[in-house]
Amino acid sequence: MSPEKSILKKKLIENYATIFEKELINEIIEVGSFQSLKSGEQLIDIGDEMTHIPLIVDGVIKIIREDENGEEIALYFLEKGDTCAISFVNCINRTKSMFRGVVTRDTEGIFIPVNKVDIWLQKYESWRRFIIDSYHFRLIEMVESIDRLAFLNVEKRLYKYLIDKSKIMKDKTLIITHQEIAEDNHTSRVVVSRLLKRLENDGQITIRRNRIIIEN
DNA sequence: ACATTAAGTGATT
DNA sequence: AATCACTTAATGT
Repeated sequence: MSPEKSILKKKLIENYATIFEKELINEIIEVGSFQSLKSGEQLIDIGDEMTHIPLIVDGVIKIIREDENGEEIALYFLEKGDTCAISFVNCINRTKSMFRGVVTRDTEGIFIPVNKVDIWLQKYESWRRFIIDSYHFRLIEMVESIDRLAFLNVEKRLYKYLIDKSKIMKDKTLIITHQEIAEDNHTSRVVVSRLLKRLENDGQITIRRNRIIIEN
């Protein structure tokens, strides 16, 4: 057995022996390849063709989406024990990657050629479970990201609302309750309280009972 | 001092 | 982000 294969075997057994059956482990050793990646390296870029699926043994990979302006948003992170099931769908459809993957911390991974990924789905229960779980987990993480983004937008909206209100009232001090602000902005009092707290921590406003003071 | 209402928090979905 | 279930703080009587 080549040195590369034996390290692959070692890493695989260390990390996946409990979740994959013996035959699958053997197949992975056969077709997989072990790779170390340095922090900062780019694993895959948007538009690249996917050829392999990574099983992360150690380290962190950040999955990023980019908009027209080159603004990046982190969708989720792949860590030890993770794989990228989303990229797996890309593989089956022979489509290009929608994401960019950047190594955030030195990473070790086992790379599986995409054609096997599909075959194993039917062949191994543990593999199917692994992929489905991974998919599920990724989805949850992404929903959380969406929530976070939506949250930020509401914070901006809220600040604008306060500024506008202040202009209309010609007063830096607004006599208003969180409840009323919530109603105006179609959200809940609790959310308003939390966002206002953040604005206050940023020094943009001061909160008093029944009043909000806009700072400069 | 006590009740009422506003605001803050942590956990959950 | 919304909701729940409390807790804590401010105010009125």
